[in-house]
This record gives sequence, structure tokens and C-alpha cells, in this order.
Amino acid sequence: MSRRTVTISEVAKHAGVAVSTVSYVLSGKRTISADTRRRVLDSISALGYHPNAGARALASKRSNVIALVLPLRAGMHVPVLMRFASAVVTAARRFDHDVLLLTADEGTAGIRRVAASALVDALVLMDVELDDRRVPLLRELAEPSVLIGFPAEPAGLTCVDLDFGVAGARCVEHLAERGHEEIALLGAPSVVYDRGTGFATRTREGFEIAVADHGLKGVALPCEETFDEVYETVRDLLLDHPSLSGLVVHNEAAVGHVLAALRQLDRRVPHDMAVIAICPDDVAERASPPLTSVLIPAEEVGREAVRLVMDKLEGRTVPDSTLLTPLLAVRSST
Amino acid sequence: MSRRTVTISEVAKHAGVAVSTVSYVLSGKRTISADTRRRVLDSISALGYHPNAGARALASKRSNVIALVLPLRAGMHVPVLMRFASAVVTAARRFDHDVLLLTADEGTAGIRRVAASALVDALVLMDVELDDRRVPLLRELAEPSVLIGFPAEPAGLTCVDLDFGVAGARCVEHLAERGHEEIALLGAPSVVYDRGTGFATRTREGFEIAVADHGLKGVALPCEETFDEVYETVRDLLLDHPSLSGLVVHNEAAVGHVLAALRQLDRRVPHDMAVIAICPDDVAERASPPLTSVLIPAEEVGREAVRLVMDKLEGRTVPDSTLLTPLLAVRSST
DNA sequence: GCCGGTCGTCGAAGCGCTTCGACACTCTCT
DNA sequence: AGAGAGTGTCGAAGCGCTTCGACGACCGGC
Repeated sequence: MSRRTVTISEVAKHAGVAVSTVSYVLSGKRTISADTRRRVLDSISALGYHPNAGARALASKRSNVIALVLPLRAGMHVPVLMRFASAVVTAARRFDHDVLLLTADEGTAGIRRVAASALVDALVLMDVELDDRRVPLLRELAEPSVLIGFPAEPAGLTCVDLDFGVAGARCVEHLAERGHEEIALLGAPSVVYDRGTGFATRTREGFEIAVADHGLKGVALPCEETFDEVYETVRDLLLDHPSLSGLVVHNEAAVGHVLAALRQLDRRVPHDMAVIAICPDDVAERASPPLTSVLIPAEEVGREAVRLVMDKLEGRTVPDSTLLTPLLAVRSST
Repeated sequence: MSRRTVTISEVAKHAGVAVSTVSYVLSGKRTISADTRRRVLDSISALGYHPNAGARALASKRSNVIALVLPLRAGMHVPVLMRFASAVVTAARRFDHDVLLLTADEGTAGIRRVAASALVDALVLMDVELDDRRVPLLRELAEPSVLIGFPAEPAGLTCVDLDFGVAGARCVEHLAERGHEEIALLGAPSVVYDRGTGFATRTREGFEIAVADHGLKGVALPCEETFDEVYETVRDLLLDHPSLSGLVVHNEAAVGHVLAALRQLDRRVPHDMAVIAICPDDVAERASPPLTSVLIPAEEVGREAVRLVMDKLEGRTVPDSTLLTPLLAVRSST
């Protein structure tokens, strides 16, 4: 059992200074002589002092906690989502903040609650839908927020994401360069499109525009996540489009199944069918063959979201929209 | 932009009572007349009052936040982990608590920090290893904690988990009843065993003991998560054990690949090979064919962990060890 | 040698809440 | 009728921290 909790005034007494001096040593908000600082820091570690979070929040009106709103909806690929989440936590710690986890079951009430009670200073929201119920609430909140993803009407909000439109287009471009003339996009499960999740839609748009620009033939289909469904989708696709020679897969859960299905249907990758994925790097690398891919930079997006929200917290103005440029890595599948 | 924040004294003034009366209405710690309570509650909703979390934490020495320590280590199946995590968040809200998310990158320092600063009242730890570095720290902390999973030396700790030993045994028993005489366990990736993660080891032990008890032949192997590795493992297994007729799979990520591999190797399930999985219910149901399984009751485990930690917070004594009994659901794969 | 400026430190006033003791009532029992 | 035991409410004292204004001490410039 640890000793009873040490307060700032005990540190002050131990160091022979005023309480406020200790506070200023810790915050650096006033100049303190090197000598005094040393004594204070020594006392702090001698006594094992940790500032009380509640007291600090009360006095400073800053909790040093941000909320991460993570709905975990059907059809979302949880491991990818968690990479974003994990990046947010790590980045928040860099700014000396902790992360409060909010899921969907309270709906918007949870967001309102943690904001109104000053439990959190700011919010980062994930899995944003085009018509997201959380968006109107964010506009009326005093606390700054950042969305990972874009709603249909992003005016007045701060959003960050990979530029999925460009990602879709880059895939098409790459396949066009390789001489493919008829290609297909296998996207997210249909439930994700139905819900109007921005990233899925924007990839498809980017794909379709680029297909037209390059004078290719192209079809975009949703894609479910069980092997049997993927197999059927791929089989039908090959039947309907016999000269199809390139596949863009934007669905982490289905990537492995698509490759397995092609194998069962006697299509060799990349010889008979070029495959390019939009997914985190390690998923592409672990596949066999390793996939040419546009990587989803989860760590970078999470870090950027936190940086933006911290900037807003400090009163700096930030761009409404931050789109990270997709990078294409060529591997053995195209 | 929301109005500036409302305090308890404004509520008191509006309702014509003392600040302490408002506090007692909210906490229920003293009797308040029905009439006064009504007026106070009316004022609260009229003004849109939310108690300030920092002030409350400072005065009451309770933050109403629990920490969820979630390392996200290699080889762990993230979707399953997140079901536990999600259950913990939901259950915590039932007790009027929020959840602070801690990942691994700070190591034990993060745990020490949030506990010492009174940011959290209690901790729930996931992904527990047999020789977990966090365990000694927990023993010296004043804050109560609960582990989801068991370390090698659980004395003095509160742990909750599915009884994986029994789960492994139940699978064997079920296959024995069906008349299978030579069976195999495909477990977690080898890195998980190397790390000494309890659930993997305990399932294997339960499997091995039950195999001996029923006089069967049985072999237990780790199992990686890419299709190619799974395929090789299964192929070699069939070569080495030609009369093998039953398979226990304790690896959510590999389940689909095992079924695909068997299909490619021309083994029909359940006709040529009975397959039983240890996994959450929906994974078993979505497989084709739907798998007989011992379900991992993630929601129940999460809920139980929170219930235990709340009991400890209230000073009630709780059992050191809570093992949930595994339930077997028979489907089409055995 | 005096004035105006930093520099370094202190004391005290809160921040918004919980909780303790006090107190005025209203009910029982005798 | 008076003691004793609740009820329901209030005021005030913190909880541990940040921050503001004040104030010596010391500096250089004239």
C-alpha cells in the first residue's frame, strides 16, 4: 500500500518555499532561479509528489484530458480503428493529456456530459458518417473538437483524414500505367455505404472519376467480409467481366479472402489479375503475395488530429480541412 | 456556443435553497423533502446544470473515472479485445463512471501516474501475461484493481476470466462424445505462448489433460494468422496425423483460414474433419459452416470486471478469482 | 545617489463541490 | 407536558491547486 498522498504544501514546506513557487516550478509560468528550482524538484522526487488532477482541473479550468469518441459500428474494421485510437492516445500523452474513451451507447448524451462537466478539454471523434448525429452538437459546444473523417457538411468543423478520393484515383492511375483497361473496385461492406460513411464513398468517387479520365472500363462494388460472400462476389465479377485484369480492394477484412478466392478461381496474382489494396502497410506486407498498396497512415492521422485539437485549445487557428496525401507502395501484386 | 457554465450555487439561488441542499439532492446522502427535491431538480434542468467533475473529485476524493489498461500487443486479436473494452465502458457507465484509456507505450509509469494523481479511482487491466510487469505495481497501489486474465502468481489480486482450462477440456469432451480418437488443438500465435499469456496456456493444459483423461491421441500446436502459414500448418498436420478427425481452433483470426485450408485440402467439415472453435459467438455463427463453439463471453467478462472493481471501491470484499463457466454451442461443424 | 525596471518569491483569494455539525421542527412515548 | 428521537435544511470549513497582485532585492543609467 502506498503512503498517503503528498500535497503541494508539503513539498513547499520540505523545500522551504511558498506553495506558489512550487506551482511555478511545475508550470514554468514565471521565472524561478536555478537554485530554487533544484531544491523544489529534489523535494518533489524525495516525497514522491504527484499533483492532484482534480484540484488542478478545478483551479486551472483545464482537465488535461481529451475525449476519444469511438462508436465501433458494424462493418468497420476494428484493428484499423484501433490503430487510429492508439495513435491518438500516444500523441495526447506527448501533450501531457490523457484520453477518455467514449463509445456509442450513450449516443450524443455522453459527449454533452463530458463536455459540460469539464471532464475533458477537447474531443476527437472517429468513424464519422456523412450525416453524423454528433456534428450539430459539436458546433454548439464550447470545447474544441476534431473529426477523423469528413461529414457531408464540414463547414465550421476541423476535419482530418487521408485523401481517399486521391487514394482511389492513384490506384486507377497505377493500373492504367500498367496497361490494364478494365478494372474493378471492391469496397467496404454495403452497410457502410448505406450509412454514408465518407471514406468509402470518397474512394469510390475518386475511382470512378479516374476511370473516366483514363478512358478505362471500371465497376465499383461493395464487398462483405466473410469468405463465402467474397468468393461469390469475385466469381460473379469475373463471369460478368471476362476481360477484367485489375482489382482495387478497399476493405482490410476482405483482402485475404479476395486473394484466396482468386487462387481458388485459378487466377494468379499478378499474372492473371493485378491487385492493389488500400490498407495499412503491414496488412499489405503480410499478404501473399505482398500487395501493392496505398497505405492508410493511421498513426499519422491520429497524431495530426491531436496536434490540431491542441492548437485549437491554445487558441491558434487551424485549417478546417487537413487531407493527408496518399502514398503508393509498389509490391508484388501488380 | 453554449452559455457559460452553471454552478451549484446558481442552482441553489434559483431554487431558493442552500448549496448543500442541492448537493444532497444530487447525491441522496441525506433525506430531502419531496417538495424541495422537486424544486431543485426543476432548477437544475431549467439552468442546464452539470456538476463540475474536477470540483467534485477534489471535494469527494472520487473522480468517478476508472482506467482501462489495454496494451494491444502483437498476436492479440483486436476485435475480441475491443469487445471486452467496449463492455467495460458500458458497464462503467452503469455505475456512473467514465473510462480512461491507457495503452502500453508509457509502460507502468502511466498506471502509477493516473493512480497517484487521483485521476482514476480504480483500474481494470487487460491482456495479462503470466509474468506481467504491471502486477507488482498493482499490489502497492492504494487504488483497487481487477485483472481480466490471470498472471502466474495471482495471490492478493482480483482476477476474472473465462475458465479456459475447462473450455479446452469441453472441446475435447465434445469431440470424444462424437467418437473422434485423434484430435488437435490449433492455438494462438507462438509469440503469445512465448510471452506467457495465461489464456492460451490454460486452454492448452485443459486440452492436454482432457485428451489424456479420455484416452485420446492429441497434439497442440501454435497457429499463426496469415492464410499461407495456416495452410502450411494444417497441411503438415494432416500429413503427420493421417487419422486426425477433430480440430479445436482457439484463434479468432485463423478460424476462417483453417476452414479455407481444409476446403483446399479437400476435407469436408464436418464429414471428414470436425471443427470446434473457442471464440465469440458471432465469429462462430458467421463462419461457413457455422461452427460448434465454446463462446468467449466478452460482454459478461467486462461487466463482471467492472462489478468487481466497483465492489472493491465500496469496500466490499470480493473473491480473488472469478472464473466464468464456458458454454458450448453445437452448430454444423461437428 | 536616485529612479525605473526586471527578477524571484510570497501570501491570499478563489475554483465548485462535499460533508460535518448545528439547529429548528415535528413526532412519538411516557 | 416534557424528554428523546428523528427530519429537513443551512452555513461554513475545507479539498489541493493556480494565479494575481505585491514587494523586496538588485540592476543599470543618468
